[in-house]
Amino acid sequence: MPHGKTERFRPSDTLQVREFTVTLYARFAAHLDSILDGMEERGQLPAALDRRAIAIEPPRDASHGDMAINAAMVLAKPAKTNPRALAELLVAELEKLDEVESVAIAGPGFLNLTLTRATWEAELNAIQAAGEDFGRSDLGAGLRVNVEYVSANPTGPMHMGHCRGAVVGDALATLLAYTGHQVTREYYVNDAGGQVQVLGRSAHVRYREALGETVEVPEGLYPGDYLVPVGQALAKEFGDRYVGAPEAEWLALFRTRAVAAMMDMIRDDLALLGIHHDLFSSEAQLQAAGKPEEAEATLRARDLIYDGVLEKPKGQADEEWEPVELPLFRSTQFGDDQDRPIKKSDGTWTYFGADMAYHYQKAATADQLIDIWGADHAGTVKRITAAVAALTGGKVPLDVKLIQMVRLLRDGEPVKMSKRSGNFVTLAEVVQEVGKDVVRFTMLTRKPDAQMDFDFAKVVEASKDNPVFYVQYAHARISSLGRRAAETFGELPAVDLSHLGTDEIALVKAAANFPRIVESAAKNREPHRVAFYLYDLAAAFHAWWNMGNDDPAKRVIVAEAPEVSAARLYLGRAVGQIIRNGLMLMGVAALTEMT
RNA sequence: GCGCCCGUAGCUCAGCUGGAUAGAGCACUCGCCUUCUAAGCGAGCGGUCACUGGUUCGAAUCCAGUCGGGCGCACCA
Repeated sequence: MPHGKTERFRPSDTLQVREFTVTLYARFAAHLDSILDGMEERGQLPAALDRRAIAIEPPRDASHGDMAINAAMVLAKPAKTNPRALAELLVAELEKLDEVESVAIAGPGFLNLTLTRATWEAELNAIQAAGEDFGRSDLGAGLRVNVEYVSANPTGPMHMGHCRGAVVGDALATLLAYTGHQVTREYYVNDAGGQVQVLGRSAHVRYREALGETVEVPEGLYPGDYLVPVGQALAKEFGDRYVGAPEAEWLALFRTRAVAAMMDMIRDDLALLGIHHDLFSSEAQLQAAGKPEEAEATLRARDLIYDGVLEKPKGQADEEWEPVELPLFRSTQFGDDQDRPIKKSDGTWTYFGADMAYHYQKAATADQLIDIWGADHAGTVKRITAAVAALTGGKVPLDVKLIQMVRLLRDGEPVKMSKRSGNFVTLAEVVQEVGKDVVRFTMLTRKPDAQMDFDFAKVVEASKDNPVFYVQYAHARISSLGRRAAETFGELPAVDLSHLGTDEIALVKAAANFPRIVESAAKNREPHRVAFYLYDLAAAFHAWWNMGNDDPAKRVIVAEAPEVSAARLYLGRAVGQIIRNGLMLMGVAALTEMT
């Protein structure tokens, strides 16, 4: 396998065999395991203790050293000893490790390790050697993960309500690919329900308009002028053939054409955000292929679907309520409020009935399913997770990630949106106004289950208040260092890391934490953690940089000291590499200069 | 009424699935700009982690309940 030239990172590219840098923390986990094994053999510990609660992590307070281990506290009770005694035994073993400078017992029984300087210098070299693969891992072990996100109804352009889920889903997919999962990015096209019928009728109105009629879009149809070109295309293709024709003659055709046009538009909108799905699955095709019937048969065989009558909804005055017998899924067995119909009384599938089959289909080629949904669909999570569990025998877990609402603000005032009037803020408008990178980064600066404000003024502000700018600025500064070093020195001397001081080593430690962040973000499926980490790393870098303001000898480029400059530049570039890697996971470009 | 999410500094939010003295930005106070990009920097002030119980060596984190806010409660999608 050719080494040397780094190959370009592609989000969905995970199958190649790669060599991964074994991370510092993974090494110590292995060290600790063998130490504990040895203690078991010598009878210092009972055999087969549960080690899962043992954590090796950086201490919150740097004065506690580089690494904290809670093993003595976790194991003391099952080992029927006290944390202190166990800690003493562990200290003796840990001190034998080459990478360990010293070990202290602190607090209720923490083992605080201080690592040797050589260890941190090696970490810095590891970052440089691994480049864009520093942080990449085989955590997922090739597990096939299907991430379904966006899946906006094909009835109009993308609006800002779709944006957050799109970005979070995309970043999550990238993150999973980077951590060794085999990822499929999927979009479910809801082209079979009543809404696309309405779309077809709306297109017919625009079709008549294109043929010269003066039309008014009737109440209940889609008024947006994005259907005008669709009508024009239909007019050009079919002439006036369907003007006075009964709906049955043209509706299916117009619906199909309109959906295709809407999907083209949506794909373009998504491309503006750098989002490209691997697979678009059609609900209509799913139904035509008889998939819902298959799913129904499977569930009926397990007595999870029965024909029954739903109870009258409580607390609502509804004279229209009539008891009807429908095929119902026993979602109450899984904690849902009521059993859910999979078909309507007219015999067509409910959304849930088709969606259940759709997930069944996805599960056939995946080990895990992830859905990114808006929080307004929270009420339907139980029924679908229950159905997937039943259909797959629990073998393919479904994780539904709910994304909370985004409130758009302009000058501190909420921007009003109304889908019905067609008056909504489109994704394309926002991307055009503030830029792809700002939109993506901002959407990832809040955990998904918290609501969020998106203020047009604040997100483009060039100041420290704005994390997008702050992180980009750090990267741009690092890029400018390279240019300036070339101007100042031409050729730099070989890098000698002994020129780095404790401030610099502290920065190495911050940068070396990146793989842990990536791993935890992937495990928890929370890409926002990368954004917060990058902000912290950028802050550490800026602080280092600013030391040069007070003391010129602490600047990165010191004209009189090329050896020192070379070492500091090497460190700066490593930090830049980490920022690039993190931004790449977020789908955000790393700027080489601020404009 | 029921379900899900949220409640952490005056404000906006983190808190790495149970760890040590709960963190960052803004705001406020004090001190710093003839710059390797001050598009800021350093220091300080500021908390009953909504409340009450429980679980254990140890809780902002897990469990139960209460209060407050958001979203949802069709055979819709």
